Amino acid sequence: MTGDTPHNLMIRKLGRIFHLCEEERQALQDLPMQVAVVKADHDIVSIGDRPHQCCMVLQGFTCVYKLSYQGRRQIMALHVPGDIPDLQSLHLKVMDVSIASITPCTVGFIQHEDMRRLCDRYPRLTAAFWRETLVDASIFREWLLSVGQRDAYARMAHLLCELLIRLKAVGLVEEGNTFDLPITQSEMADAVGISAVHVSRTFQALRANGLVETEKMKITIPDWDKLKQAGEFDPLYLHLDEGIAA
Amino acid sequence: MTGDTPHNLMIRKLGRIFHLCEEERQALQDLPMQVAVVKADHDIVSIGDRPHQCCMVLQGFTCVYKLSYQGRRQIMALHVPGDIPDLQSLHLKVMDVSIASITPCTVGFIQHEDMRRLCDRYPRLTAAFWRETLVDASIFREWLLSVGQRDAYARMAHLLCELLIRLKAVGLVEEGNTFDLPITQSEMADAVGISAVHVSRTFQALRANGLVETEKMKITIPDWDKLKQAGEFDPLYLHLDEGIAA
DNA sequence: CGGATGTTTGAGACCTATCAACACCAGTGG
DNA sequence: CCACTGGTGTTGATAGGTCTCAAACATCCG
Repeated sequence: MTGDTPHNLMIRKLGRIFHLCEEERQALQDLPMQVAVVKADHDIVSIGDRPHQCCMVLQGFTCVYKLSYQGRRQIMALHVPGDIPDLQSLHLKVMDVSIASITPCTVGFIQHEDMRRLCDRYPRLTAAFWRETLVDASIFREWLLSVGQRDAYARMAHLLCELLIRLKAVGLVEEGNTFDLPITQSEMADAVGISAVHVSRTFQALRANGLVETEKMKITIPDWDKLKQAGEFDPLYLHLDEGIAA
Repeated sequence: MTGDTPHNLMIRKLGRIFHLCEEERQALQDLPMQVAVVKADHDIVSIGDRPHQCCMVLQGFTCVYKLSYQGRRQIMALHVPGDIPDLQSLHLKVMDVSIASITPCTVGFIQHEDMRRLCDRYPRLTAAFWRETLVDASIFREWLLSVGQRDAYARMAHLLCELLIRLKAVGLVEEGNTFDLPITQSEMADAVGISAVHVSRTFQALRANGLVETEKMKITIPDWDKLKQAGEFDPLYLHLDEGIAA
C-alpha cells in the first residue's frame, strides 16, 4: 500500500508505461528527494511562485486550485500518492495555479536541476514524465466536459468513478470497492463546480439510488456498473494500461 | 501575417521561448511536413484514433472537443495558426478527444517518427514541445475555472480576451483590436458551456455595455480594460514572454 | 429566389444558488 | 465532566441564472 518508499512509488508508476531497464531504474532510485510533512489545508506551492523543485505526493491528498476574483475556488485536480502535481513547473517558470494539501500529507521534493539531469541522460524517462503531464491534461479535459455539460448528479458520480480507479492503481482501495475519501463536501463542491449544499443533496440522491454508501470519510461503491453509467464514465481518458508509443 | 511558411510559423513560435541556435533552426526547417486542406466542420482526428502523426494548424481555426453521452458537445480548446492541437498524441497512443476544423483550414501533418527523431537529437526542442503541451494544459485549467465558477457574461468576456491575445501573438489582429472570429454562436456556446440562445443574449449585454462590437464575423474590442475586468482576465496562464527554464 | 444556416425574441420550466437554522461531532479548556 | 467552540453535514424556503421550445427574423449562397 503506502508502506512503499518514495522512489519505488515512482518506479512502479513509470514502470507501468514501459519496461524500465536496470540503469533507468537505478537512476530513479538515486534521484535526490527531500521528504517533508505538510499539515492539512496548506499551500504547498502558490500561484505566482517560481519554484525550483517539483513535489511528489507520498501520502495524503492534494489538490490543484485557482480562485476567481470573487473568491470562488475551482479545484482542478485531485492528486493521490505517486502523483507529481507540479511537474509542469519544470518547464513553466511561474505557477499558474496553487497546490494545497487537503489532508495531512507527506511529500517529496525533487530539485528541477536533478530532474533535468535525469532527463538529459535518459530520454525515455523524459518521455515518461512528459506523458505524465499529458495524462494530467487529459483529466483536465474530462473535468471540463463534466463541469460544462453534465448535471450535478452525473458530475459527482463521475468524480467518484475516477477516484476509485486512480486509487485502485496505487493500491488504496479495500475489498468491496471501499476507499478513504478524506474530503469535505465543500471541497467536493469546489471540484465539481456546484455549491456545498447541493453536494449534500446530490450525495443523498446517490445513496438513495444505491450507487454510493458513505460512512465517515469512507466511500463504498456497491454497484460499479450503475455508478459508471450514472457518471458517463469511460476510463479511456486516464490512459491506463497502454504502453508509451515506441 | 499568414503569408508565412509552415516551418517559419513553427520556428517563430518556438523561438519566442528561447533562442534557437542555427542548427536547431535548420532541423526544424528540414522537418517533413505534409500540407493538406480541410473543409469546415470536419474531424481532423477523432476520439479513439491511434494517430502516427501530429497536425499543425496553418490557416483557420480548429477546436478540440468531446461529446457527453447525451450528445452534448464541450469544446475544450480553440486553436489558431501555429498551434499543434494533437501534440499529445506523440506520447498518448489513443486520442481521448476529437479535433475538428471549425473554418476551412490548411494543416500540416508531421509524422511522429520524424518528430521523435528531432527530439532525440535536440533535447532543447523536446523541452520546447513539452512546454507547448503544458501551456495547453494551463489553458484547460483556466477554462475549467471559467466554466466552473464564472457566470455566462464573464465567461464570454474571458474567452474574447484570450482570443485577442493569442491572435495578436500570431499577427492576426488588425489595428483597433479587431479580429476575425469565424465562429458560430452555437460553437461559442459549446466552448463556454452555455446554450446558444444564451450566447446571443450575453453578446447583446456585452455590446450594450460597450465591451464588444460585432460586425459579421469580425470582433472589435473598444475598451480592453473593461473587457479584461469583466472577464477577470489575467494573461499569466498563457505563459507568454517568459523564457523556458534553463 | 429559395433554402439552409445562423441569430434573435419571448415565455415558462428547471436546476442550482443562496440564506438561515439546526444537528452533529471532535476538540478544547475550565 | 461539562459547557463552549468551530467545522461539517442536513434541511427548508426562496431567488435567480440558464435552459428549452418555438417562432420570427436575418443572412448567405448557389
